[in-house]
Amino acid sequence: MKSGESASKFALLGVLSLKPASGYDIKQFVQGSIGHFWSESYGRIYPLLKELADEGLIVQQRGTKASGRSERQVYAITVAGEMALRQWLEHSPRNESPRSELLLKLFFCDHVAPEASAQHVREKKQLEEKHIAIYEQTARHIQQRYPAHPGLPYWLMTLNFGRHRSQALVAWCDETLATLSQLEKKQAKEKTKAKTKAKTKRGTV
Amino acid sequence: MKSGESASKFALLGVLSLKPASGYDIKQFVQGSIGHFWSESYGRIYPLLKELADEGLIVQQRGTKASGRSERQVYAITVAGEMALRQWLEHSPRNESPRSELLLKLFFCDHVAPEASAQHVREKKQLEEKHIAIYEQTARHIQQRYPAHPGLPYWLMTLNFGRHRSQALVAWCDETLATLSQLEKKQAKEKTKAKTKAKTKRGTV
DNA sequence: TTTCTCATGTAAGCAGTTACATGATTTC
DNA sequence: GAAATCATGTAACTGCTTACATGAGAAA
Repeated sequence: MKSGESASKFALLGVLSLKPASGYDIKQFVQGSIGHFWSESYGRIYPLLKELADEGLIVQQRGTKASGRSERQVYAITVAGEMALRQWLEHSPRNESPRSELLLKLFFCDHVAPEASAQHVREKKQLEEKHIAIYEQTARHIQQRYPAHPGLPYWLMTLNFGRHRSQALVAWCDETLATLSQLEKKQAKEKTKAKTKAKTKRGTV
Repeated sequence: MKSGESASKFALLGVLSLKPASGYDIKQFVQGSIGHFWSESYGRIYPLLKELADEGLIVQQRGTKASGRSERQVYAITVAGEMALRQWLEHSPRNESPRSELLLKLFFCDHVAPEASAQHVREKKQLEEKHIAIYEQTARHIQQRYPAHPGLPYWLMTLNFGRHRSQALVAWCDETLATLSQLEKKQAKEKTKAKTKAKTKRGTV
């Protein structure tokens, strides 16, 4: 598998490198453990699992009807799969294309009242504060549950990334809200002035 | 136009709300002015311009052969377009799906030497530092060039967003690099220990 | 004269989400 | 018996990038 290929494949490979899992399990894991910086949908997971199996990077385990429910298709990583994963891990990550709808709206927002933008920023702040709480909670949780796991320091790094980022964004939100309310005041004043002027004019005519 | 539609359309509309432009101009503007949080490709721009024109949100200006080069198709926003833009601006922005290849690699990196990950983090740090320099430079530049433009405060907000974010990420990089080098030392020690043990064993046999 | 920038567009294809179809088992 | 959860998969669609085709004028 070429390292230029979609990161999704390697994400699945990474999850399977921890322990064998089904498509369903993978989805759960991604949502629960790396959900703050990654996502996968069933629509991709199941086809990709087949491709990975065709390439010999994972194998389907047999006899895994598990809890007696509908057939669970459990996959495990192969030695070839581990090699491919390691190779990919060593390559420099592609830089993500930056697309923020919030900033786009903010950039063009002199077409609307500052209050509308302020609302967006307040929502953003709330969201980031919620994220911070989740990061801290998760960090505490995994430190308790996996105190000796070799992966723990790396998991904490990703959480710390989120914490730093969210804290910075909260600070930005505060600054931005202050600026926006100043702008609003200024605009209100100008409006009043304009009205007064108009009145005076009418009065004198 | 429904507000649920792709933000790309509104991005074009936003650019055209500043002044009439061709597809080529739009691309230049996006790269130069909002490139730190948005991107558009020709492959989207030209078809979208046609769609916007069909919807009556923009109109093609005639007689714009401009510099005598090949035909420039210059578009201008209509009143309907301005209304659609305003409506979109007031809607809460959709939250972006978080996908960071760097964090994905970091999360699974106990499969490789810490040095490989450290390299990724160092590159990230360099990139963010470069961004900070660009943000500051751009901020100074537009304050000088457009001191009275009504959009200026908002443009500065988006730059400030980038600054906060990048600074936080640089701080995270430093912390992470420190942790990684500690991990490396620890691993090296364990290796040495294992080797000494092996030697002793061999010596005694 | 060759190369660079300006300029517009199309086609192919990948990546990814969402909706849908199906059905079993568990829980209320 | 209804609803929630477990579980796998497909199809359609959207969004977006990349590569390609074309051609003019400017600069080297």
